[in-house]
Amino acid sequence: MKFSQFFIPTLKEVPSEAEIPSHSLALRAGLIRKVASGIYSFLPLGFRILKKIEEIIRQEMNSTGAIELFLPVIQPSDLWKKSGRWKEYGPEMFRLKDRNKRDFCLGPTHEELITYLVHLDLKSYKNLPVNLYQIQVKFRDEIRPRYGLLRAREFIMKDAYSFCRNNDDLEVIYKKMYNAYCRILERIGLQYKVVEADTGLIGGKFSHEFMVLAENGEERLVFCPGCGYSANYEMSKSISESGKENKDKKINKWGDFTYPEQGDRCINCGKELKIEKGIEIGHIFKLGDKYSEKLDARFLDVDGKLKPLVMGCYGIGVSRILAAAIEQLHDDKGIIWPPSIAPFTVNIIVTTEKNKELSKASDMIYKTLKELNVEVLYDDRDVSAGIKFKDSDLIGIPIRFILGRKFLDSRLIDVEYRKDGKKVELSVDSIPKFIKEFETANSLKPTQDEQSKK
RNA sequence: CGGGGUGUAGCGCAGUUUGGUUUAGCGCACCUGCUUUGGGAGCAGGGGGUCGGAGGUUCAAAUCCUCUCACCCCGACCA
Repeated sequence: MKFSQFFIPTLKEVPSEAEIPSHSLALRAGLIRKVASGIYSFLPLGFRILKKIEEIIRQEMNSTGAIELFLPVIQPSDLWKKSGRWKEYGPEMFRLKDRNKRDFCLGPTHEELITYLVHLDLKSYKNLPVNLYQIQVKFRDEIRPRYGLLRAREFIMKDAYSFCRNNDDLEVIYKKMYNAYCRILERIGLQYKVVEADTGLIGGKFSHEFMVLAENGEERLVFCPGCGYSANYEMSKSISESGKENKDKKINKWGDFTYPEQGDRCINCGKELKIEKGIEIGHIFKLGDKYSEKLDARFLDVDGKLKPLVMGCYGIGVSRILAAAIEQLHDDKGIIWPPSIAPFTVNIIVTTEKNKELSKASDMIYKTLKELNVEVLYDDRDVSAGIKFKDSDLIGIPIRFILGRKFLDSRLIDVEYRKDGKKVELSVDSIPKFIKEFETANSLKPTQDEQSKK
């Protein structure tokens, strides 16, 4: 892609509305633009990143045997009334009426809809288990949208819903999804922790949250370096300095433990607990029969009895991962995309457009890279080199090929890594070898598809 | 919803206290020309705002008053 033919409106100054790096950099790098509070457009560069994240998620979902489908955003109120959440959700739900004054909502989540769908056609244990997922836009009228994409009112989410005969089967799928979520975050290249968490409005017995560690995260999490215990701050258990379990401080709603403080010890092994901040990007639940009972989703089991489907649900925030990645991977110059989700792999910078020999050579190198299936952003703009360097830092493409005086003198390309600023010299002939090595070093291959194993 | 804050050109801001020489200004960005091009270039010329909106006070309002809208931050809340 030629920069001059793409649309990357970068900003030199920090927009006044942005408080944290992920928000400010997403705006400055030309990934997003705000339309209203908590509502954003994705510009071409941001959209490319979203697609990268989606693809990794899709591959890992498919590899667990989950099947992709697509549900509507607009959902009739009847289903929500049956589940009781038409009331429960309150003003956080965007509601609307059709021309016949019938109530609808813009889906904040899809448990009701998928359960309805499944109840129509899944009648026998022979069809179970099944795990269905979609990558969809969600609408939640947050009390206070903030931090750009981190808490938006319209956002993109992958949500999966599993249906099983019993808890044993649910346990199997739950574990698969747990592992797939870990794999997704590892492939993207983010530091994260999995914690036990409250189930909130979704319901169910217990759940795990996937937290990307970041200073500006809204969530606090507690973990033990000793035994590996980890939990959302709200759910965490600890022993205070006195050696007794905290009883007299602020008690949370279960009443059997309290919020830990710095210096408190792990309830399991006694080591000192650590408290960190994170961004919740995924949450998986064992729902049991909460929705299948209410929405009458039953199947005939092998014993001839009608039983409610045992459900699980699994959500991961696609647009939130984009923001969380920036939050975790940036410096004072801009974003540092991990190669897995970078919008482009190589950024060619030609220091001047006026030198014919140089632009001829860079055209040729651009072509070479494209033939090697490398995603290239070729900065062919007729602007000063400084602008190209600054934009390149800001946008955060992993590798930079610099073509300037040195190339004219010695036919060597200066290759610079965005991550650490390290430079190497490269001859045109060795480009294929260089690319191959880079790709090998940076690729975490998709987990093999369960379907193709059979 | 409670508390705090901000709305002046695409972005960042000054001007508002004390109404009037400001035909509303500056930097960046944008357009034209020439010179430049290895870290946000230089010179010259140029385009763009009616000051969030409505109403009011006044000879006169970006500036004072009333109402209203939007956005941001803290809190409660939240996957």
